Amino acid sequence: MNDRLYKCLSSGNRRRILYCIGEEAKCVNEISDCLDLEQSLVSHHLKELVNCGLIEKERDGKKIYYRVSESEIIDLLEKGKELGDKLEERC
Amino acid sequence: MNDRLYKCLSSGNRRRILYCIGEEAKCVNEISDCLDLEQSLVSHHLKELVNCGLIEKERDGKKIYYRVSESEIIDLLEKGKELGDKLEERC
DNA sequence: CCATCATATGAACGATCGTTTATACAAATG
DNA sequence: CATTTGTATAAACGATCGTTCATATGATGG
Repeated sequence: MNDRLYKCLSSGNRRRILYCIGEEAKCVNEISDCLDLEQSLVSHHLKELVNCGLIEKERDGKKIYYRVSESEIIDLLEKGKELGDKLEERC
Repeated sequence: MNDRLYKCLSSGNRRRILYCIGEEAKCVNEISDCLDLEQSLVSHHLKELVNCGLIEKERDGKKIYYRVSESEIIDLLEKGKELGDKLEERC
């Protein structure tokens, strides 16, 4: 029941990556600089995000650019953020 | 960054529980019958869902009834389902 | 072709997760 | 009060996860 999607979104760093490339495509080094994560870690997460269909890759010379594949993905993250914030107010 | 919410939603059985009590409050045994899960397993998951604020409990005699705490929760699950289905069509 | 830049991959690790089993607790009923 | 019904908890386990480190691959420019 949509297990792959939820599993993929359950990692905070993967969600950060999605936000990071949500507005414009970025290459691996840009992402790892932007988020201060090791290149190999970013690559691992990108691979999983591609496998889920959440992002797409496109090569341009030496660099490979990644972009979010559907706008609904960021929408869902926003919904999740709203709900998460609302639920945490209750404490 | 909303880690608790996403972690909580990353379990398929927890999502099944949310759907199960999404329309009407149910007690533990009803949930475990409904989903064919062991009572202790359901209790464990209910505890985590409560800790996240996703559900609320109310005792009535021997039984304890659980309900989803915000309607946005089911909305989010629906959004997730739509997106998950859309992403899986791509294979 | 060789060096370099950009990215991917594989192995390994501790940490966390979901589940099961057994047992404890709480409320009600006789 | 003893029993039963309903639920919670604790310990234990294998499985999966996120991360790191080392190394490999791919493309480009000299």
